[in-house]
Amino acid sequence: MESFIQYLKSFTPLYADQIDALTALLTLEKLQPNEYLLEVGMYCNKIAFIQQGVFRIYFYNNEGEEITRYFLAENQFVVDLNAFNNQVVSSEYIQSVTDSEVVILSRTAFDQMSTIIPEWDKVIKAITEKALMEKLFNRSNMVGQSAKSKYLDFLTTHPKLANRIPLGHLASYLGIKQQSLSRIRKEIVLP
Amino acid sequence: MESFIQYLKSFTPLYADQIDALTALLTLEKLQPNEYLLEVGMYCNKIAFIQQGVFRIYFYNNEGEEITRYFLAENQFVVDLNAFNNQVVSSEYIQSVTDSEVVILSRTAFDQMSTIIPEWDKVIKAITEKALMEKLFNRSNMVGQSAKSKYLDFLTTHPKLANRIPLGHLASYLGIKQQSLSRIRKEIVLP
DNA sequence: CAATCCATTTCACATTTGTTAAAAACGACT
DNA sequence: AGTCGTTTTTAACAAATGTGAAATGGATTG
Repeated sequence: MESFIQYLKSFTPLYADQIDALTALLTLEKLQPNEYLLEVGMYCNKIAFIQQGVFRIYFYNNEGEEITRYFLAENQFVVDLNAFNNQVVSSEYIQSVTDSEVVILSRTAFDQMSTIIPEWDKVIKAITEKALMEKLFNRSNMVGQSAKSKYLDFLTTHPKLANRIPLGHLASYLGIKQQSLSRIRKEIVLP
Repeated sequence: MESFIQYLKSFTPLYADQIDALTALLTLEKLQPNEYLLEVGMYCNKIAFIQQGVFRIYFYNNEGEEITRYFLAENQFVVDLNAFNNQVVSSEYIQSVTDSEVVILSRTAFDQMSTIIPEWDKVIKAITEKALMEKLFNRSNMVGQSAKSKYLDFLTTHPKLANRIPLGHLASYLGIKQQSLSRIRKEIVLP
């Protein structure tokens, strides 16, 4: 719970009794590699905050290929926002890539957050918009880029992530074949 | 002003006095093709709602190429959200592609909206999140797609837009060269 | 009408990426 | 160490896209 509290403190001060209330309200969950936080067709009634680990969000396209939409790691929320907000079934998988530990905010807990933290609505709005805008920015910058620049961009944008995820997943996120990514890595190391 | 009012009514009912207050608060602006609503380096102190016309948001990448980030048309808000929210200078151009007409919400008008429309904060949050998620979804679906599928997707996602914008802008949005787009269009029409 | 400007198309060739298949490397487990 | 299963690399060839330059087309203007 500690790193979630720290994260919240970067947005708004928290007193001891608020922290106690949060600790009572929220739960911890540990996942092993390849376990799912959410699967296609399920309703999404919780938001998770990643204290430890890496997650990937993916789905299957028309050709049956796994497409990784993005990765999320420590100090980020993970949720199917559309499924959670509109109470429709999820259209994507949320899978733990590594051993991981998350703080779970059930829907009822989420709705109670503003009673504990008065500025909760503002905080969550800022976090949501910032996260969406960053993802949109990253994605839109990738369109039309060469495989090599997409890979290099990923390395600079997520320097600690590349060696925590299988290459196949990364290739799928970059929109290239794993063989191409392998070829590119070879080119980059040597010269 | 009429179509903006109609748009708002799809979110929340509006009485005549509210509509009068809105009409007094907001202003209309007309732009010719290639005129700018916002330029790189400017502060963004207004939000525009497109009643008529098409806009494109673009910037220059490291190689000096124009990259079109997206298009916006009737019944959509257009703004550099980061520049507006965080009061930093804009990093992109917002340009009218066609003759166009927008409703301007100055920052002060925007801040007064919740006094006229009690649910304004909720409405604007829903609109913002939905718009960001749609753009993110579109963009992330484009990564790794072939030029042809990106073009066909665009035609189905924005059926009325393709013939309102120059091909060069569309190619830049799709992340391909104009010559490639031309080649693809030729392939598609014939068989 | 000719002249001009700009958007679009076309073409030949270069480069990048996908495809298919196989080999190599790695890890977990016995 | 040996085996199984998975991930990663390699290679040869095919297909898609970029590049650079030129031709075409349409609209506008003198």
